[in-house]
Amino acid sequence: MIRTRIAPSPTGKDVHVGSIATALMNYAWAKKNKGQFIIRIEDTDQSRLVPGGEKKMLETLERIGLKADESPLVGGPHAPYRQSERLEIYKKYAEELVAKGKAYYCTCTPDRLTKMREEQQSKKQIPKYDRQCFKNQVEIVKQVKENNVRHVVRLLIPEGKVTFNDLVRGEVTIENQNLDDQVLLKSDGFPTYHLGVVVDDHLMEITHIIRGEEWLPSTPKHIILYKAFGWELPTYAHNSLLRNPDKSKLSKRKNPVWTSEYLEKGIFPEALLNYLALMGWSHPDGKEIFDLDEYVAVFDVKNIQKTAPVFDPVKLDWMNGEYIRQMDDKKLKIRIMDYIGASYPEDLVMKTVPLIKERIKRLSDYLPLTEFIFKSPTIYEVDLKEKKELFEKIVSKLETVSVWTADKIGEAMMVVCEESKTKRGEFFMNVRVAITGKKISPPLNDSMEILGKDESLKRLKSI
RNA sequence: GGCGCGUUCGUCUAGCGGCCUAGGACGGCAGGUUCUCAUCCUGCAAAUCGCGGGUUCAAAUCCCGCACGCGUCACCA
Repeated sequence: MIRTRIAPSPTGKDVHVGSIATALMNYAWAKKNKGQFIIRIEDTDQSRLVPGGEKKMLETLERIGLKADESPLVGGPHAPYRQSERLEIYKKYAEELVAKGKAYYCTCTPDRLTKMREEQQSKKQIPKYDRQCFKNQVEIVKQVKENNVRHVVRLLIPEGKVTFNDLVRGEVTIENQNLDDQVLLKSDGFPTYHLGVVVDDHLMEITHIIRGEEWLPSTPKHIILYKAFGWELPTYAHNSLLRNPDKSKLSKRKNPVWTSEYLEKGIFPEALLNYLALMGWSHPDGKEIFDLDEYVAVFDVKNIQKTAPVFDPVKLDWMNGEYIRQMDDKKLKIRIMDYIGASYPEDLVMKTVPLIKERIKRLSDYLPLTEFIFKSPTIYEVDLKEKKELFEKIVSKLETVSVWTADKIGEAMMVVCEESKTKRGEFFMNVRVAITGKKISPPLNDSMEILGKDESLKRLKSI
């Protein structure tokens, strides 16, 4: 049975798009193998907790369509799925390691650690815990047991090296001497990431850990932990991080990074997923547009790219446009209504759909293009004052149009156009601006049909 | 700085020793369709496959070195 997971930390206000990309792979790998996909909240850093962050993250994951089989929301056989609610578990396992001699108590103060590292740095040495407490362990244990001295639990890194086979990177080897005696249990009783992740992944029977490459250097610590406990190792796959155009790690300075920012701009969840799927992976048939089910069917961890991709919002927009054009008009109307809100008349919105479908890339493009449908223009991009005479002719001709449809309107206007000996482009541009206020608009005749005869004539007369 | 990972058109990528005069997509440019914009269609430009050595009859593909980029070295994840 394949089980995968994502383990977001509520230290940001929402899910990072990079996390969605990783979540997508985890989801696909689990589903492809008829396994389970789990969401676990790693809220062990009390100082960096963002209020409301967890709730928002879970909501976004829900909106984006990556449904978890087990999570803090839906529960599951390994509940709780929130690390802050599993504190006794970590404590128990940390104590187990101490008892086994695989970890030790440390009572060093932050001050001493800082000083120690500064000295090491100045001597051009690798900053690493000097094991002072390990050397005095008998005394330290006594202090801890008898006087309940504030302490942490540190992992005792053994000598040797760790080699593991990463599904994306291949064989990776790291010498243990490059590893620090990592703190496992903090003095506030919370576990660090390293302890929490290993204990929970084991307890929750996670088989495949697909995560960002920033974790690659600490994977040996995790493997050492698994071995210290005597647990079976999971399979690792480290995917590359999304980048800014300058190749630095995708950051909010240079790009929107919160997933909901894209959704709020009117990017469809399925388009975002589709785009993200193409970051570091490609469809075996070279297809660009495909849905989640198809992705799940053809995805394979082994085909994940090692190279870090640059996130390109322009291509995302293009892709979203493709989704809009492929969508059924009724469904698109519902999406638009959800986006712009119920204050707009639904039937009117429905009429505009065929007109704007090929013209918008995101839902946020909708209103700027169609607002003239809902209210008269107040600003005109072209000065029409000199054209009063022309408009009078147009109005009197249009008044004779009894069946107010786009083609009849077009025919009538064409007659006036030819009579007035105005160039077509110029003629229609004048009308366009009079009706919509803008030089760029949806098809004119259809727009006038939607507006209705009275409203259209009113606008032409007002020039 | 130590350790680790990476390097094919501007960007996402295909490529797994001969099928590569390196293919596709986005973007760009030019043209067609059109009352605007967009859609759609046609075409063009765009990578000495990071650099330098090897191995081989043959290398983007294998090996070695270098450069550059990124990640990581916390009682943060």
